[in-house]
Amino acid sequence: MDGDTRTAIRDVALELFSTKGFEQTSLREIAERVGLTKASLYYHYSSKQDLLLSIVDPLIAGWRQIAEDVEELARSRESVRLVLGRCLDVMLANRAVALIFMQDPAGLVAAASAVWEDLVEQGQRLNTWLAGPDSSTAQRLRAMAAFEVIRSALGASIYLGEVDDDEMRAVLLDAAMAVLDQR
Amino acid sequence: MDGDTRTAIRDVALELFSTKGFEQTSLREIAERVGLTKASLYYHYSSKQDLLLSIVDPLIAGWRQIAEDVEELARSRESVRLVLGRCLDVMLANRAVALIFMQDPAGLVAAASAVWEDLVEQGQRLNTWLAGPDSSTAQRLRAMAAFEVIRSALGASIYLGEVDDDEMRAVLLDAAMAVLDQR
DNA sequence: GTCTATAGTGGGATAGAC
DNA sequence: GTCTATCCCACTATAGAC
Repeated sequence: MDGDTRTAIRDVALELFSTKGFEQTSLREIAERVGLTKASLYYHYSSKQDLLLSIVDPLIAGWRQIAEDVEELARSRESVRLVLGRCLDVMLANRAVALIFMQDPAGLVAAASAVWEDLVEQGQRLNTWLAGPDSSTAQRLRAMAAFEVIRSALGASIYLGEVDDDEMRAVLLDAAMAVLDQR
Repeated sequence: MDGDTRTAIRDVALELFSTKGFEQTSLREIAERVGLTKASLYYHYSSKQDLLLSIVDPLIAGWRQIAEDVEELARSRESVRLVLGRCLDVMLANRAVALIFMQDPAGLVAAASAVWEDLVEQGQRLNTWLAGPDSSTAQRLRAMAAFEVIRSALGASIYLGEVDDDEMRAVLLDAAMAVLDQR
């Protein structure tokens, strides 16, 4: 009955991965904080990569869901706003996990290239949809920029201190839409 | 008369750091590509960190210059656009270097925390100026988002393939201004 | 489930010959 | 300036006792 230890490990790892980066966090340090030895971790997770994947999974899932739903969604100004809002929500709901990807992309590619490539692919599907039928370079640039605006929610807590999520949501969504509206 | 070897090392290191990440690049690999042994690198650079700093220097300098100039610049719509344009130019002129910071922030913090903290500080000075006298949370969020729009220029070459720099400059500047104009 | 002990690898860095 | 040889260390991961 020790799903407890397993989640304790997961929680500590999440915190360290998201603050120090994946490569910069050693299993020794994780074990120490949980109050175990390094070896014991391997009873619960078969490798460092396994631990990473189990942490990263919910974000990937939410992400893929959006990318899939979007394909059968008529593109209108409102639906675009809705989709961007969902992106924001998924990111905020998995804030710490998302931070891992920002802290050490290179480390993630090295440790789990499949996950990374998956993420990139979903991102491109979304970008294509966001850009819309007018797939000029300019419009694809705007779609990318709009998405960066959404993604900046992750940096806010770091660079701006405590920010109310609802206010941030409103401001960033408006900003992203303003970017896409430029034609 | 071997400033040549020194720059050859620098060039190879820059390419590897910016594509694979700083931590993921070993001195062995750099040496191999240059056609030297690991030990020989140490004749030219006293450490891996030394090598990194010499590579990263021009970007930091350009950056700091902007942050300094800005402080004695009256804030108007035109001057804001000018400053954002300079930010974009510095980033494009040091594209590969800037990519290092995106590939592996955590690794950079670990290897050269002083540089990173410096960068963050300059960024905050700039953000404050960009946000302007109305320093509401919303306006600071917009300043951050606008800056992310500019920064997205770095991802463009990766995710969108070849993009004309002039067009990108125009599109992203307009987009960033649109974000700041939201009130 | 957790431990001690250790294998095995690869990294940054140094010594000293040439 | 470049080499060979080596040191030292930290890490992931495994073996096997309890």
